Amino acid sequence: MSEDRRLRVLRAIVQDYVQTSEPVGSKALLDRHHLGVSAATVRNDMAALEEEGLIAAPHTSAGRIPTDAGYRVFVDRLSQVKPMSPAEQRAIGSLLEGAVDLDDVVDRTVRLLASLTRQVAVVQYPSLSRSSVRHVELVPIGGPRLLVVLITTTGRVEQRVVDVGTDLLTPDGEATLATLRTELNAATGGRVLADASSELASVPERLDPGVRDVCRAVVTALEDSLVEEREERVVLAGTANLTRAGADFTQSIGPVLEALEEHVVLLRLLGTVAEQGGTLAVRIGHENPYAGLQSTSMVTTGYGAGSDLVAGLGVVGPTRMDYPSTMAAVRAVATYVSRILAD
Amino acid sequence: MSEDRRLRVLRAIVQDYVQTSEPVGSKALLDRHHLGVSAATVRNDMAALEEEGLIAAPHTSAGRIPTDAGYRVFVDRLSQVKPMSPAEQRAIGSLLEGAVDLDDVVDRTVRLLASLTRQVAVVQYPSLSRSSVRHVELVPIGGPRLLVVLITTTGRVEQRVVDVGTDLLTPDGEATLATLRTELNAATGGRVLADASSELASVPERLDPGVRDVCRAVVTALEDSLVEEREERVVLAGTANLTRAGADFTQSIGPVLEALEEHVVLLRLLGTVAEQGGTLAVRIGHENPYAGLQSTSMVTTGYGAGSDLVAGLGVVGPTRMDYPSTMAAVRAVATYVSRILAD
DNA sequence: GGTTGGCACTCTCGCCGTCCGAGTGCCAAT
DNA sequence: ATTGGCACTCGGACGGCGAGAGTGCCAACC
Repeated sequence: MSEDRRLRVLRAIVQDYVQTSEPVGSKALLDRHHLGVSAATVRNDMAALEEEGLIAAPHTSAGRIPTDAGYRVFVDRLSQVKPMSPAEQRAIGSLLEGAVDLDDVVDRTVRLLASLTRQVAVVQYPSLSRSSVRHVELVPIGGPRLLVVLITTTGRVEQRVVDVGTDLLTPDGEATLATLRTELNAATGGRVLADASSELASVPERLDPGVRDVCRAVVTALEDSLVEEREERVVLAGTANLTRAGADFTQSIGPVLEALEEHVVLLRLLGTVAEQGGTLAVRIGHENPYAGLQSTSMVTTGYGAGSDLVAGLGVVGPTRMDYPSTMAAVRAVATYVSRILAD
Repeated sequence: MSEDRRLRVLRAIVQDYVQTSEPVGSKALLDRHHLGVSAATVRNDMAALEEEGLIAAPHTSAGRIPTDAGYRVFVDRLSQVKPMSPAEQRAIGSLLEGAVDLDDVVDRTVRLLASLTRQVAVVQYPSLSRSSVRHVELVPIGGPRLLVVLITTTGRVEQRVVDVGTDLLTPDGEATLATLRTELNAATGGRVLADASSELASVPERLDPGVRDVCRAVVTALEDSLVEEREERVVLAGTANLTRAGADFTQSIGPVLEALEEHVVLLRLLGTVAEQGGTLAVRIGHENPYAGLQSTSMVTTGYGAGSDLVAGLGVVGPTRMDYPSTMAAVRAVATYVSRILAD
């Protein structure tokens, strides 16, 4: 009983099951794959695969379906990411080219990914803490309040209202603001905000005492924006695809939808992949630490301008998914988004 | 057979059905409401109501359920919006107070509305075309490209990259930009962008020929931002509540989820209400023009700082929903968001 | 030893007839 | 107009049955 053939059988089972979503029996396998052996032999192999925990039978007289471990072996050893056709590549590229701003890029990306994979797509906004500062702007808005606007090279624009104690809608105030603008932009421009934190802290010290407090408030606001939960954002599309899954999802799609609404969870899952260095990550069924998503698989990867990863994206689907195609789509979309962002 | 009692019967049917989600028969009605008449009388009334098309029987020997028309009568004539308890009001207020920026306000609002109503909440971002301009900022970003940032009094920040033909990252360029900033802000500041369009158009004419082209590009970008589809945005929460509905939704939740992903559709539905002048709008079942949502009801209203409506919000749920409570929640949330935005 | 055909066995699923109960519609009486 | 009574209808649950798919095992074969 060759190890090699056993794995071929596993691959055939995964492929058939993904396509038909019905347990596959020894006979059905022979019809669709010419393995060159008889049904009895396949049965023996299947028994062995079941022994190893790679496949399982829902009940005695049904075919087998892959287990999470079975899919894992399939993904790691039995499949290769299937490249996208040039036509698809062009379609991706041209769709994303048309975006007018970052929101639009993210929106188009997530919809594109959902429609390519016919699954739920998840796209994270470029992380503030990993983006460089393009510009800091200060806009006085009635009374002692100041609007601080932070623009990053990835196109994100964050705003925060700070109370600076004094009314700046005056000629004097305007002069103060001009100084502050220059100083703050000099301290942060072109750098990752986190790296600029010591320069940023020294800015107030260099200024006139009268202005110092205002400046401190602004600096605090900038630093806060990195810490807050809202620093990271994530966008979904294609949730309707969950309903197409048919007899999938052990119970129903309820828990999955709930988990997807927990953006914090999604961010953590996308985040870990970004740290892994840009390769595709596949999380299958129970490999997922979050209960609500344990009947699903995630395929994720990082993206970003150049080699710096600034965020993650991916899809969530049934464990019974077409991994090669999905992985190809995720990778291709990440590549193109990165290219657009680099622009 | 008094008209009055018949309506009381209808009300009782709606209330029971909303609570139990099972067809209600004449006997069950008597147990739960003391109508002071016998089952036979109720049956007669029910027959009459069915004749009028306000209720229907799923099959011969089952109880009755309200039709869309029945709910309509219930909402218009038989129910009153039930006020929220002071404790709830405080909870709403304090949750929304904590928001740090517009994104945060919208995010909190939509989640709050979803959890209050246990339905799908929909919140529109303040419409650009109905907000006043707080500030226009111009940031040169390498090469001939200029980032135009538009900040509105409702807190929205829109950005657009325009190609102005000449490199502005020079001392000369900076002077040009300073002039432009002053002119543009003078022309638009504090006004609704749409109203400022003639002033805006005249700005380039007043300037030096050299600067005129740059200015025209910027003005065009500003005006474009009003037209584009992205001008309006909408955010969802609580889609998982669709699964809780149980035996609802004629077929399944698939079409509903699909319709909810069509933000354009949602915007149109929210938009029409905003024009109606601030009262609550209820759209029941087939009253809804979009096929995917015809098994649902929507309760929507407008909100905005002061008396100007700048956007809409609401919920989408099964036609079998608790209208009085839902309407109360939608109205209360709209009130509080408006208050926060006025700040 | 691995492979194969044969065979008995096991379960699920769909089908069908039966039964039960909820709920109705109608009618005659008040 | 309201009421109690009564026959009737229909959907859903229950249970038995048969078909079919698929298995595991075994003895034979290369």
